[in-house]
Amino acid sequence: MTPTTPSASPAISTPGRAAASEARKRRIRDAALSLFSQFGLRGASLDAIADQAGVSKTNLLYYFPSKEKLYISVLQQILNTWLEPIRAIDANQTPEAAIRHYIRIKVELSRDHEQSSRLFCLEMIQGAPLLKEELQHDLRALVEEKSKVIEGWIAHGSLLPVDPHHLIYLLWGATQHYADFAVQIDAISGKTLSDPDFFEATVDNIQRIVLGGLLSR
Amino acid sequence: MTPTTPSASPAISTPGRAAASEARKRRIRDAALSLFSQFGLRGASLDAIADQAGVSKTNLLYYFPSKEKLYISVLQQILNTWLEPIRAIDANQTPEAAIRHYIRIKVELSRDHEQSSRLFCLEMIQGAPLLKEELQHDLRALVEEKSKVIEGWIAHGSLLPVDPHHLIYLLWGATQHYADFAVQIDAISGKTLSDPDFFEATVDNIQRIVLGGLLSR
DNA sequence: GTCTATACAAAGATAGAC
DNA sequence: GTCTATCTTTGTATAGAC
Repeated sequence: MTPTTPSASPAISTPGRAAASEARKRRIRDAALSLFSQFGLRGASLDAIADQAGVSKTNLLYYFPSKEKLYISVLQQILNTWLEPIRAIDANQTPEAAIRHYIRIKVELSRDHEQSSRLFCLEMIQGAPLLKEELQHDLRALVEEKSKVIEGWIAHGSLLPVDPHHLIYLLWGATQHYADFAVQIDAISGKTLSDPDFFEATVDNIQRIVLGGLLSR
Repeated sequence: MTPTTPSASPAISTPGRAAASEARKRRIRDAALSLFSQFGLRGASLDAIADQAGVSKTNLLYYFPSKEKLYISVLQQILNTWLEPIRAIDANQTPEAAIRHYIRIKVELSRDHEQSSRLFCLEMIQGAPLLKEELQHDLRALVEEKSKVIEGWIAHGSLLPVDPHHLIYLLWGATQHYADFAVQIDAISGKTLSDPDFFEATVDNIQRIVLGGLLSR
């Protein structure tokens, strides 16, 4: 069995090695995400991570020189995924379309990346020792930029007056709650986002409350 | 120095002892809440808890026979505080007054019991191994009861149609976010709920969005 | 009730053979 | 690159003196 594509040249620096190495790293990172998101940095053991990844602990430490390096590597990957939806907000959209779309995307994230959401939440709860810097620069600038867009909509009269920061926090809180508190929601409603009907009902209700409110006028 | 109230009878089973014992237990529980809420059950060490409580580790283990017993003791205390606000929802209120009040109380909880909120969140993220039972019985029944109240308001026409469960989840998510993600909010807005103006702005904006929505009709 | 000493296990990390 | 063996630290918990 040759794990790589057959090549004519005999030996110019090991063909599929790098790929295999990357694959193994990915397996380790996946296992790490799974356990860190459940038990946190301190609570998850390298033993358990190595075990779940199907490698030996020593081998894990060959690819990631320390537990903290591995943790940071996992966190970095998450942050990018996390900032994408808010980047998509654009002044040329109508506020209704933009917010409607944003809510759907975020609930999709809660459904498809539950573990990432939880690890991010864990890191925040601990005071974000490893992310604070990036929050204060990148994320802050991003939120500031999108707040301007929201204020534009308000000035134009297409959105009722609201503090853009608090609107963003409400959207974050409401949507991420379905990932981080999935157990509680399951205990009460008997449903999770993996149920298509429940997913649609979630999106629809958040959209309706945020956009239309609860009181008839 | 007599630490207890002077008593005529000389020695009927040590007067202020029980109180002193309770006080020490409370100090330990407080320290435990502080550290468990930061690092979780596994991540917090008895060394650190004892240190913060100002007692020796051996002494801590005299009052709480094991780490897990201590953890459970802390969690139990939280759950009661947590269910109170939703109990107050009452069919005789107008929906506007009830929801307005509920939002304020919950944001107050996020401000005054940040650590409890975080420990609760941690427990949920981990799958609530120690709380699942209670969620499925007590909390579920409570939410069901209050959902009926909300449905009554909708049938009466004083509230626009919404799924009561999703409304409750949105309120939980939006309000607790200010406790659990306080670091992130501070990084972006430069404010926390301990700032009275920011607190009021938070309450006001959530109330406005949830009750009135964002679109003019 | 509180302390010192200690047993005992888990966990992160390294050395060195293959 | 991967493994076995091992070092070292940390952490939970108990024994027994005072």
